[in-house]
Amino acid sequence: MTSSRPDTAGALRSATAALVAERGPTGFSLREVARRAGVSHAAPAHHFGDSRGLLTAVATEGFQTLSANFDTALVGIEAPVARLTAMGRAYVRTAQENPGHFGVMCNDELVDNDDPEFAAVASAAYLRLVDAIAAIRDAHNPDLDVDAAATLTFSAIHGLAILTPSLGDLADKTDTATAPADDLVERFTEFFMHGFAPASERAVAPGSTH
Amino acid sequence: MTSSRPDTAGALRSATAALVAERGPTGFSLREVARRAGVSHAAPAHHFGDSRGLLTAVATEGFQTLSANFDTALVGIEAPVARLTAMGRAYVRTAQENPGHFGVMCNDELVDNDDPEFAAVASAAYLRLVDAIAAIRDAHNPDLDVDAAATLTFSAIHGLAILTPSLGDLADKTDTATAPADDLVERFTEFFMHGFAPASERAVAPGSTH
DNA sequence: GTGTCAAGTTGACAGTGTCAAGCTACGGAA
DNA sequence: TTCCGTAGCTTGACACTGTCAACTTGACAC
Repeated sequence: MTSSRPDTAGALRSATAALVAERGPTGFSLREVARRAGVSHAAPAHHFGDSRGLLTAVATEGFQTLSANFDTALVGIEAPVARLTAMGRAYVRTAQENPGHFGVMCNDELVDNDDPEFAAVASAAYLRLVDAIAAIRDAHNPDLDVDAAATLTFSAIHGLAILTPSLGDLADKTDTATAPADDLVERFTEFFMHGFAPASERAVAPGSTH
Repeated sequence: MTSSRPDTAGALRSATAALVAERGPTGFSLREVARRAGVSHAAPAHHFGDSRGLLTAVATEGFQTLSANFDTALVGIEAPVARLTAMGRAYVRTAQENPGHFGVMCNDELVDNDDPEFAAVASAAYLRLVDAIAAIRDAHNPDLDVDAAATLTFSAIHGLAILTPSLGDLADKTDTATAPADDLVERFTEFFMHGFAPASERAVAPGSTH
């Protein structure tokens, strides 16, 4: 009988994701979300406290699907470098497929970073990146500074996910080229690996990443 | 007598930067800006059309100071790698010193990317990055894909500038370490260079970046 | 029955962006 | 001088927003 129950909270979450995907975080409005979910304008506040609470719930959902996509992307892949590449691809793919969630997920303005459930899933996702890089350290370069490398990869991949629309514009206006985000992930990991691996192993990277 | 003229537009721009620095882009409000500038609530619209127009003007100002900071950071520095590092440092320093401008500059939501003046200064700033990387190609690795490398460095440095607050939180919650943004710029360029340089020249990087 | 509690509604409030209209001062043109 | 236009800004209105307090409704426990 769970399907006959209205699940207002869930309806509000998905209406929010749809609205953010459609109009961006700026175009989001509690009342419009309530309208789309077919409830009164104060219903969201009842479930989520305030608008930040609702957006935090959506961001939490986004990190959960990101982690799930990491899982499926990594099955059967053993080589540490290949695993990092797979995670990068999963990240940009998730961003592309869930624009409503991603528009909110890494936005300090909109989300309550201290919400315990949100903090848990966000940390979990970040730790998987750290683990992937620790594996690269173990396999290729014992001197690798894992924390700094994780910061770099996260900054780069998230910057890429965020800037993708702007980069197209910028490339047009400056007569430079830009590849699809998916290809860029490959390029990024290649660049990363030439740097992450010690001199003796650097010849490994180019072929083994695919 | 230009100093006796009120310069309402300028007052509105700096009130906007101050307000965004204080409350973030979300806390920004046209009427509050007007209040702080001591003009009526509709004055901003008269000068900038709508709220997006005002934010675009502030973003334009931000890119101008960024370019100016690139200029001063690069005087007397010749080595291509050192120049890239200097630009990275100038970028994060500008972001830290002008939070109000940076909160708006790379935000598609808030800014009109088609505004000609904005497009010009944003493209100019990006082209300087591309030039810096082209110089690295010329000096170290003729096969370097300049466009992809520029995308990577821009994504990483901008991601870093954006994520800096979140990264601190994340590091605390996951028991990982995070260095100050300034130090991370150094780390980033070291990582970059190990990758950017061809195998025969890779020994060059570590010492020559400082 | 009575009580309690979650879920949701209704109505109000101050605050918001934007638009149309008006006001004021000033710089030519007649 | 008078007239006209225009830049710069104000005033007032409109629909919309987030949030709060008060209310209703229904289900379950005792």
